[in-house]
Amino acid sequence: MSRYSPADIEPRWQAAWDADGTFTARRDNDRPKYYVLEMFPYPSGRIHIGHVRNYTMGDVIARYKHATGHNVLHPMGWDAFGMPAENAAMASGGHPKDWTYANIADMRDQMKPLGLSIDWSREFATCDPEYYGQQQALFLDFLQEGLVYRKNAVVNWDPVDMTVLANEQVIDGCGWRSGAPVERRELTQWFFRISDDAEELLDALDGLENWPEKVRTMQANWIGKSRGLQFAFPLTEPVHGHAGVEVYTTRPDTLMGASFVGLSVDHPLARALEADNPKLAAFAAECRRMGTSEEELEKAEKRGFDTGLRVRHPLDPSWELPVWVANFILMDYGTGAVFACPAHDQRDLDFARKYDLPVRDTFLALDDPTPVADTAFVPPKTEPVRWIDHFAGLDVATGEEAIEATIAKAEADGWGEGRTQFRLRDWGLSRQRYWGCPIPVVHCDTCGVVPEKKENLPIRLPDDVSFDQPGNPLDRHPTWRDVPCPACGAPALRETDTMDTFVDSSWYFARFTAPDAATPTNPEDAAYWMNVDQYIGGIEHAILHLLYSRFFARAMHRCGHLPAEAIEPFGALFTQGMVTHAIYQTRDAQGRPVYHLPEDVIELSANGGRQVVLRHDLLVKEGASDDELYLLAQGNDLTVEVIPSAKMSKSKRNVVDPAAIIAQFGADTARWFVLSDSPPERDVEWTASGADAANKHLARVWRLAEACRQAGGAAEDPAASPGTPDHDLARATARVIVDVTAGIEGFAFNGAVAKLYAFTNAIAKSKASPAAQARALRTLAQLMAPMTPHLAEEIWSMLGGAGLVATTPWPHADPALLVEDTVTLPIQINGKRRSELQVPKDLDKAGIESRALADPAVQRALDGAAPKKLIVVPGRIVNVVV
RNA sequence: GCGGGCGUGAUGGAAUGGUAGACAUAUCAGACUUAAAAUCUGAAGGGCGUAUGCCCGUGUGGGUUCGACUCCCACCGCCCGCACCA
Repeated sequence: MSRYSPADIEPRWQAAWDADGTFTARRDNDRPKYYVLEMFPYPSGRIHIGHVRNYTMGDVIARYKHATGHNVLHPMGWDAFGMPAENAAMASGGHPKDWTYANIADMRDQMKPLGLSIDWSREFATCDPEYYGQQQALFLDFLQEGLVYRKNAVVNWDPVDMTVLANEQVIDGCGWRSGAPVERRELTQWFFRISDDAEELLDALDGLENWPEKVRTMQANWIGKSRGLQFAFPLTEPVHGHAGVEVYTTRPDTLMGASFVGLSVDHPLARALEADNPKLAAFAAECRRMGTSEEELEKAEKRGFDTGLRVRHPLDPSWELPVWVANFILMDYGTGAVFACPAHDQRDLDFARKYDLPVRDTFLALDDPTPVADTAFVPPKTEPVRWIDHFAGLDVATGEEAIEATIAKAEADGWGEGRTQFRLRDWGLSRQRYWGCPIPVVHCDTCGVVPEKKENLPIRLPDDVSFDQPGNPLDRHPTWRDVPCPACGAPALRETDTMDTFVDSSWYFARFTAPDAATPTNPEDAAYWMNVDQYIGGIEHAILHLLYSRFFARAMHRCGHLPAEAIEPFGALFTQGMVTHAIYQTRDAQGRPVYHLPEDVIELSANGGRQVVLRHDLLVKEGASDDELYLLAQGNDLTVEVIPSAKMSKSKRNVVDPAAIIAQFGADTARWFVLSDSPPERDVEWTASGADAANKHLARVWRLAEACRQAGGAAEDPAASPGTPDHDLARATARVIVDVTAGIEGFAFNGAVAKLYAFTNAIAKSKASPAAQARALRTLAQLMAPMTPHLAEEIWSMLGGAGLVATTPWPHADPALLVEDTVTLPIQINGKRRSELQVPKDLDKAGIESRALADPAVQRALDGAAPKKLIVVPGRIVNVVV
């Protein structure tokens, strides 16, 4: 073999790891355990270059931890339930099960050539009955613990397809297939009591020190703890049994600015009024035509309806306020009713201006007593403001102080009560769909809702279902529903709702610790392997998946399925960015964009830069220069517009297929590329030239190793004396060990890659002996092994390394080789760098000062005068102010 | 709309409040070659200058500091999430 040949190298080393069982995880109390997990994929059928990046990052950590003496668990599975499988079945007639398992097989085949250090013996899919049966057991335990209950909730209802729609299936208020306007409909649904844990889930965020701050902030905001006042506005006349309207507000201090009382469309009073007010009923019906998503509600035009009812202000019985029904008030939050203070809430102000309702200031800025006009005055609650006619006697005070004073006064006077409120709602898990985990309960006419017996689990999905009509096939199945009641044995009906797929992904990490256990977890395995030491996934999961998993871990602990230490299941979290790619676009005769696949375009070096043109027979010309080809392309309308850095999407045709990359360059190139350039938390742009360059570099490393081997580099090398090329190379080696180790530990893989480039350049330029070079190259192999494991094994074995790099301990830097005795200090004059100074590392401040002042550039700037100020930061910088 | 994040050469990016642009891509020049590819060597933020050097420069506008890509305020643009997409 005379050149770098990944097609030969990669399968060979993968076979060697398999034969050695290198990545099979077993409990071992002699080594510290390390559990690294990447968020498992949905089996869409093709792996995506984004998956490659995600799993490569996890693999770097897993292999590095392996080398540092840890007993590593690095499993893989499939988040296999969900809508796309049903959509595929509806579109092309197959079965969700066949579609899903075929996709899993395809994706596994695409993933294995990446050479990931995964323990494939633990693999499972959430649609395996062995997995979802254990999930049903968990559900029954949660039910017994009172962690699950039923209540009514609204869903998007497609009146034509007679089916429930997901939010993403509602487009501009209409069903995606039928196009019919969506209605809101109430159904009895199952809920997890996650809101009972709101306080705990919030407080425990403080302990998650190795989570990104932004994720903790997002979760805290999502849980949304607030302190406020609950009180009633008495109705001037009782109506439909309501004597008043209970409201909850976080700004009771602005009560004197109240303009009107607003009710949610779904508020009991609003509903009661609807019955004998056709206009209100029409308004409500219109509001209910919107989808259920909060985003849609918030973006919609704020609209209201005056009910004609009046309430009395609690502080002034002679002051009457109108009661409106408004489309922006959520029934799920607080009491479903609010009072509006337009002066200090922009949404209320817009509403008040629209419907000509009063606007009353309750406080003004200290430095600007202008009353509110078209912009609400909403200062931070910590900023002091001047109060107008405050009922608790405040003059200048902050919002916080005023809120507490108001709550205290309301409680003392007995018309209101301070209350802590959370935005977090209970987690609705019912889905009216087939391809999900069946909820294991039975509905009996005499016994009511009865849990299934555990010995009947798993409750399997029936295979004989059809998708030729919309709706839930479980509902339509001729026999599946019919079961005897587990309590009384009488004929009863099985629940046909299945579980939200978030349930599947809320405990898979625990199942990986004992994937074959006959109970959801095995206590010894869970105690040994949990928690996940490093979890890696996309920022898009910052809130829901991670919050639900945190809740599940607590719930599983309560039912005895996880140890107390595992209630925070993810010790460290890293959120990686996407892989993006340029979009290649031309325009058709009508000027509409036409997109082209990366393989259908050619890059030319023409016009002094990089030009992209369509691949075309006209451009196949022997011996033509790029400039000539580009002119030809311009003449034939073959030039392509390049839109840089867009999220990969099928419709824009900018998807890069990892299989093609591996076939062309090998897995190590793909891995090296996705780790280089961009910091892992940021998006990375996939470019053909970047992939090519990564491949060139790996080929160069291979050639260096081959040249070294031929020069007899595997020989023993004696210790080098200072000043020799051998010693310089040894120092560079020590330095790069420290830098790459820090890069991996700190998730700065791009930085580690840059240091490895520089180290490779240093070896290439070094005049060191073959034996010394071989030593440096073996260290290079060790440092590259987490990233490009196949090439690393190859070099290691070429240059006399013993055994597998994958099982060789991580290199240590010799501290003696890291010592620097001089340091270069930049000299700034008035904050701008003007010169520099070489000084002994341990020179004191005074010594540095005198040398800095003697510097010619400083002398010139001072021009005989004394410096105004002299700042010396030893080891860092000198700044002379003149 | 609300919550969170990001913004640095032609490009991806580097930089504990301390030399802005490491490392790489693209580009240009040179070596090798009959030629090309590959490989190797070198140049390179923009402007002025033969040059020592000087001015400008991290989305925009302000501020704090001896010193700001970094901290604070406002704005602009893009990305993620918004509870039934996964």
